[in-house]
Amino acid sequence: MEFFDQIGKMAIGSRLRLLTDKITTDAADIYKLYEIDLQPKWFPVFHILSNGNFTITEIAQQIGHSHPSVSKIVTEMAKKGLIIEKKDKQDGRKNVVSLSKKGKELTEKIKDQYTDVTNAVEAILSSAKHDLWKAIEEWEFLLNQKSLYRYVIEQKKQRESALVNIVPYEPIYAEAFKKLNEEWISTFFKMEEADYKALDHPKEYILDKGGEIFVALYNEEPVGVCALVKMNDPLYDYELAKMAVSPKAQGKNIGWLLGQAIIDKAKALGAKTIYLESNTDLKAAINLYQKLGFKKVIGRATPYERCNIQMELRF
Amino acid sequence: MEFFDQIGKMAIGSRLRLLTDKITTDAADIYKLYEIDLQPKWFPVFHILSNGNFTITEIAQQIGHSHPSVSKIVTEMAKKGLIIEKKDKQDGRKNVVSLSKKGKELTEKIKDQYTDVTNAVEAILSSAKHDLWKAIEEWEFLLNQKSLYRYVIEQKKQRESALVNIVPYEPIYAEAFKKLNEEWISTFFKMEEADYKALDHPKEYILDKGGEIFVALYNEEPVGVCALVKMNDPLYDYELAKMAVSPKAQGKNIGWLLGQAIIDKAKALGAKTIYLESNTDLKAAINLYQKLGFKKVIGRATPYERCNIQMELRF
DNA sequence: TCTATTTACGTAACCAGTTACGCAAATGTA
DNA sequence: TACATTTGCGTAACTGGTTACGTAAATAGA
Repeated sequence: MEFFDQIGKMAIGSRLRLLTDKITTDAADIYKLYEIDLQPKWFPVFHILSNGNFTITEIAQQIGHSHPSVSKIVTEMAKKGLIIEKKDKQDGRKNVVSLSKKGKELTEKIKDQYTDVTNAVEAILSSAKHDLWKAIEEWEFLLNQKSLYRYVIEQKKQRESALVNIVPYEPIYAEAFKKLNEEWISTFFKMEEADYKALDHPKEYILDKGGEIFVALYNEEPVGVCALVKMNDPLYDYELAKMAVSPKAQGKNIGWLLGQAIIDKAKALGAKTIYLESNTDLKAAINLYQKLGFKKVIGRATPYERCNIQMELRF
Repeated sequence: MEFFDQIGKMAIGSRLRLLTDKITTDAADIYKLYEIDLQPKWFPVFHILSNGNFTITEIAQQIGHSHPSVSKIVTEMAKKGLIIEKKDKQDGRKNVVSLSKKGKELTEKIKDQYTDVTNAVEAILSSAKHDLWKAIEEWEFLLNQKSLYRYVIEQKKQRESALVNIVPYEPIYAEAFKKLNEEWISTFFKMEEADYKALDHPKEYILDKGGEIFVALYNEEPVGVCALVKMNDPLYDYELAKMAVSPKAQGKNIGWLLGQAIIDKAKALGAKTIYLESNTDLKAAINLYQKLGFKKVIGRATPYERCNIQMELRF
């Protein structure tokens, strides 16, 4: 199909559907050719039952269909007299299905068709350079590990994080620095005395004391901030604080980029340790800190009411 | 899927359907992720229209769907205000479809999604050893050249022709020799004087004169016959005659096997030429003779009324 | 032991495609 | 020029699957 070369990989679903349809319409004719009174869609169920008796749900699970699909197929096959349904004696909910005498006879009759079709498919497979059968198998495996959706999200994140620019603080970002922090603090907790000090006077309380602030720009717009605050403490050199990312810019890896920038800066300043305070309600944040390498510690005094977890990073 | 390893290649249609479903259900979520108000199934149509204006049938042809499918999709998209339908001025039957302003805006908005999904699919493709995309392409090509149905028929023929046994004539086949020939002669034409002679007395009229008769057995049952008759003619050594195959045994390659046996025998007898007479109404027979290498000739006298074509094989 | 939860499975409605059919416009032909 | 054929396309019904939902039986928990 020339169309698919042009439209590209995004339409792989459509392309697969077309190929599937082409194959399955032929299937009906093939069954007719062998005068086998079996609908192609019955075949998976039929094949399972030729190995023993199973309940509806067991069959569904084995062939990878939903149970209503199997239920329908079973009713159809029963009407043709190919299978027998029987309630389970121990468990009255279960419908145990087995091949009837007529059904068992079909297993013999279908053998020729089975070998011919198998050989035909093998013939096509072997005349192709790329093995469709194995390729399908691999895709099933890969998509089972991680869905296409996840793959796409990863690509999205990667592309978007390339559009993010981490820049040092400048006075024009003063408002953003305050607003972004106020936003999350007041949704989860309430603003405290210490917050106002740092957010209203970042120069005096952070920068002039030998700290640093980074701003994440997305399309030139400030969407995230994070501060590195110098500490007067024998145990820790700096504190990571005032990390905030706009909810509109979530999923763009911005927290990680900011954190990484802060860590790099701390290293450049000769730091050996970074400390931070947070709250376990902020699961995404804790998660991010762990990814950045922070580990939980206990016991330090803090001016913040909302702090119920403390972490450190040593390098 | 373990199931498919066990059920084998015959269920390739089912397996493809399952994979297709898995991919297309994810597709819906992906569109949601980008907040694109487009149904995945619309995408092929949308993509075609981003390259210009086309009629329903043109779109259907390009994307490989039926026209009612496109018709439905177009109505749905028009309801969403994405496209505009307009009757063709020259040809009142045609419905020319084009993207609306809103639709054109979407082409911009969808670009990010397009690249992300394409990259995601590429990522999966490249992490697999067998290239699904190229494998699909090959199958499309191969099935376009020859349908799966044809492939299966070939396998069937091949398997069945292995069950056919070509044996020399013996008196127990006398009845079959007559009946099989009578069968086709009297359905297409009427029995002639010369027919009765040869069919009632094969020994005297064929074998004793240095000819040969072969019988095709299928499951020990005679289902085809063919004679090699010695000719008293400076131009030809032998005549291929009285070829008959039971309609019940059609499609098993029996004609070809009998013809080949006759030709081999003629060669073994030192013949350089074989002649035959037939009728152009018997298209399958003429076709077979051509496949065996016979070429049309003209001008020889014949005792048969039904003969309107004469052929020869020289080696 | 009584009640809440889970499980098995049938029915109904939906979905994305198809084929069948019919109508109207265009085209070909006597 | 009239009539038959072909073409474009919309509608309806079908197909092989799905999800949603309800009911009854089995199991778990207080």
